[in-house]
Amino acid sequence: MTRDRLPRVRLRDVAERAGVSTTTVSFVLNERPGTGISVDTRDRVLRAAREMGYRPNAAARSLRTQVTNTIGLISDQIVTDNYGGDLVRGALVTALELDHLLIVVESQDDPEVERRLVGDLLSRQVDGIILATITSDRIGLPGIRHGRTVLLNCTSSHALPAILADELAGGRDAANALLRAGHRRGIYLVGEVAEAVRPARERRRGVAAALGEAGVELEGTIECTWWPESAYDAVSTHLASGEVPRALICLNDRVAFGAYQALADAGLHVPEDVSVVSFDDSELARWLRPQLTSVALPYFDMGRIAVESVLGLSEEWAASQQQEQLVAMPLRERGSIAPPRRP
Amino acid sequence: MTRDRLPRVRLRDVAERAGVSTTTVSFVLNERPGTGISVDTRDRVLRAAREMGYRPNAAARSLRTQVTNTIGLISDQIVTDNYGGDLVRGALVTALELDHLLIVVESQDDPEVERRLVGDLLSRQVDGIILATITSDRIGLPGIRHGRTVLLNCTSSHALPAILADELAGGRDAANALLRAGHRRGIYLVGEVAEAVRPARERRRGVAAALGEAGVELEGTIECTWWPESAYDAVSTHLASGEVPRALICLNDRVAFGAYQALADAGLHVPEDVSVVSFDDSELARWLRPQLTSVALPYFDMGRIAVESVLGLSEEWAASQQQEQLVAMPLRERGSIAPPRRP
DNA sequence: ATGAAAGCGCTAACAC
DNA sequence: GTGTTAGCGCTTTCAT
Repeated sequence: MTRDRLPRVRLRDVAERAGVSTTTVSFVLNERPGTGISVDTRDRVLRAAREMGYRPNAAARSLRTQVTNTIGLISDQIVTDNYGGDLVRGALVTALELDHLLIVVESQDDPEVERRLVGDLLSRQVDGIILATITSDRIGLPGIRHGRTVLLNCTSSHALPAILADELAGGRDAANALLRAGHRRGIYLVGEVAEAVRPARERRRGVAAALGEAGVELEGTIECTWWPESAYDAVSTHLASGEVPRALICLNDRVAFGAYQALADAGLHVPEDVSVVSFDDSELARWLRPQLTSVALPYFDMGRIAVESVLGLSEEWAASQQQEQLVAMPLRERGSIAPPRRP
Repeated sequence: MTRDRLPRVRLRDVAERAGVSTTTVSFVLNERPGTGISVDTRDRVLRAAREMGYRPNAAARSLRTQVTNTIGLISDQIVTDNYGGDLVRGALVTALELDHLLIVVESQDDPEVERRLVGDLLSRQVDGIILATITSDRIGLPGIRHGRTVLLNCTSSHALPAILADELAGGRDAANALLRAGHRRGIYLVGEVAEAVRPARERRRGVAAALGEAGVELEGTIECTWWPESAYDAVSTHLASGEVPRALICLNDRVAFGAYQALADAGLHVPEDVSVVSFDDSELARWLRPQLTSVALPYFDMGRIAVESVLGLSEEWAASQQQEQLVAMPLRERGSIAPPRRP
């Protein structure tokens, strides 16, 4: 830390140095079309600005133009989460491309904090607000009153556009990957079964749909939470019962991790003995041995789309008004699926 | 998306409604001391403001006061990284507590982008800038010219305060954990050995120091990158040579993950056959079986301290001027260390 | 105990 | 082609 702010160079200073009016400087610097500024004047202004290290004062400009080139991203706890960071990163990168800055805030799931943060953002006249959650479900809205608001990874009763992963199609893809390899029997689902959790619900529905269409039935469900330890326990218990599955559809990579551990402890090999497919495509998927085939959560894209939407630039904009926009979950095929063993 | 910004309620509107001047409203709303506003007037103003849903315009206020209550966090790619998110989260939370908002930007390691971003932040008159990197090393600075700048997780040739993890002490703690368990022989270091990477360098130095003081020598170093696959290959190769280590000091959790896999493949058990200690304390540490003892990267705290520092509120502020501030790395003891087998 | 008025730095009618 | 000027919404000095 040194001293504080240096004396700022103002537009007027540049004007004086260049020997022109502030209007001229403003026109030149903003590259305003239709103003017949002479090349000579233009150059003088540009040079003066450069030499003096001029930097427009955003507050003054915003006050005048009512535009801040800033968008607010408020989340419950997204930055915390592992791949949740990608949501932010997609938004960050896109905002930058579109010449906007992102104010990121986290409510930590506290409605009181959320109210205050939204207020702060509104005070700052952000050009738009992105409301994101990691839980991917949401009812109440914190009394948002900003014309340009989009929901990211969540929905609400209010008629606001929402960007969501196409978990249903993702579920189908996961099941189809198994079917393509020839699996028909001994397929188990592993993970959280709560109906209230959108990703779990939709993924399961997608799996069931794809399997159903192929005339195949799930052999059963191995219930556990979203975490490795829980999955390890559940799968271990299941294996102890003597039933050996042919394929596991894990509701996320962490669950798959736990499943791998349980399988290994039981002397079972992936994918020779048991095929595994999963969701999220987190870093874990590439770290496991064999590497895990996983249906990727398109968080980066979703962040990108949210920014495009909130700035009203999305191509599908008109169509997506007050609608859910589903983003595809690409299947990343790796080494955890093989044809089933001959019985 | 609905319509755009609603018509804003201005200070003047509140004043009219309350039948007072704008001065009075300003005084009341800012709770300015020493102005003898009558209780009655005060109440009228407060009520008017509430009823009208008044929200101060931050741009106007900043223009006047030269204070934005905003701090800029610019990183190379920190949000991307797994636990890097904690750095941001610590900053976010702390900024909030201190009534500031955080503008987060990422340069993606592009100096050109970085220059522009710093410019944007300066334009916005941020009250301070935090410059963070994930690589934890840095030479050049992007021509920052803001009085209040701190470096987060990196250093530079410029005389700026820097917040860093105390990797040296962390290294000692890792080694000591092994020594405490009774290990003296067969201790290997696993990981990146490049001298240029601060965390690797300091961790190794710390390990060497602690070991040296106990009269113990490292049995050898198993070189690999920071990733599981590389670690798996390196450790597997080493094991194939016939030498069985008693303890592994892995330079981070991902390396430990790879080591676990290699050990398991060789039929070796952690911690009975081989003890393992690691660095970072990422989520992985709790997911592995047995859970991994790891020296935690105090990213959350570092983010917090950076904000406190940049706002000049840190207690150690005066002392830390232009200095490196080292943040302790707590050892998280779990189940991967046991006394060495009898020979 | 309260109000009038100046001005923060910028943009954009409108005038010349 | 370029300059004058009036605000944007707020804080704050100085009057009353």
